[in-house]
Amino acid sequence: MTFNSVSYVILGFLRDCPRSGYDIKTIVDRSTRFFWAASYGQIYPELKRLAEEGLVEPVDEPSGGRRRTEYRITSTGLAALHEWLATAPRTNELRDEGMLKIFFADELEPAERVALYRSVRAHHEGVLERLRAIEPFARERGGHPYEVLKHGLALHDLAVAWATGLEQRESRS
Amino acid sequence: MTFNSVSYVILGFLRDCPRSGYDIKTIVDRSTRFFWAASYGQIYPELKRLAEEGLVEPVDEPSGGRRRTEYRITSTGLAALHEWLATAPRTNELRDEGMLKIFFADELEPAERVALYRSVRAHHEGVLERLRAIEPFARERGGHPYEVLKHGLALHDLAVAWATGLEQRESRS
DNA sequence: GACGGCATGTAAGTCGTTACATGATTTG
DNA sequence: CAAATCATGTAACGACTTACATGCCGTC
Repeated sequence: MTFNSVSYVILGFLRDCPRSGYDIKTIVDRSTRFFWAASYGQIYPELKRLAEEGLVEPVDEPSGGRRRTEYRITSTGLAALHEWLATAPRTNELRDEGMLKIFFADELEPAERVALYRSVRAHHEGVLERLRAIEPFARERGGHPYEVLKHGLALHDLAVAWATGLEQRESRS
Repeated sequence: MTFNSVSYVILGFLRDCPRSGYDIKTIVDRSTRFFWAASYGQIYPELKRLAEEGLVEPVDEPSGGRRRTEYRITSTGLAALHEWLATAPRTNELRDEGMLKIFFADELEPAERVALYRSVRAHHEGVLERLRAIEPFARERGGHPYEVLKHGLALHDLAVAWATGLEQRESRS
């Protein structure tokens, strides 16, 4: 069986407890979403596929009063997760339109440039706000998820500082 | 006409001087590649499309002894580039398998964890090395491309420091 | 004359998002 | 009972990579 980028997020989050596709989407959006997103269009088909391959299995009595399918990770699935975790990461991609626009910003008028810096800063401040809203809960739980969150904060702090610095440089010239 | 992510990189680099698809690919790989990649499979069809729409036009006497098609940006193309530059950026996506693995690293044995930190650090050190190789040329030219490069260096420096810190924390415990 | 780099392109396939469709249950 | 939220899924589309095919030019 071949795995794709969403396989391991699913396995990773099922390691804690059984969850439905909906649960996985929710928890991804509150955690890994900032560096590893996943959509329903990926999650549901992949859950089905992982179940066919025996890496996860549906739980008999799902929690809650609604019709839903919770999956639990199997020992095969746990082994696959572990094997993946123990190999060197490969994907590291950034796609940042703000950096691209700033790259070409020699083309702009000073006022337009300042507006660009501000919109880049505003974007990263928005992300920081959302990350800071999660921070108290992540801190309480600690562990590696919290380390990753702190790194995310540092990354976006750096971007804010960069945009701020460019704006100040502009006003000095 | 609808634009895609590669349209503006092309227009941006044609702003300086006429270039072929091959030239554009080469210059992208040496500059924006770290935050905005583009492949031949995108560049060639898009150049054709931009030419049909009158945003770029083939140059009559391409440089060099080989058969090649150089394109020059038109005034319409320049206007489109400018309009795009003057609107707030939207795309900002990170896809980082290293962060994802570290997120789930509570699952690993200490030795495996250290190996993970090291491979993450090695990745970012590799990028830093490539960026530093470009640095002298970018510094000489200056302007916004150099500002973006410096930010890229800072970003990967931060990632290296993060991985190093995690490793040290591991050895202390 | 072989090899590396220049040069253009396409086909196939993967990846991922968005929008839509559907319907149940809880809460105000 | 209306609205929000829970819950599952698919279809269509767009983005992007990889691999391949082709051939020329310059140089060793």
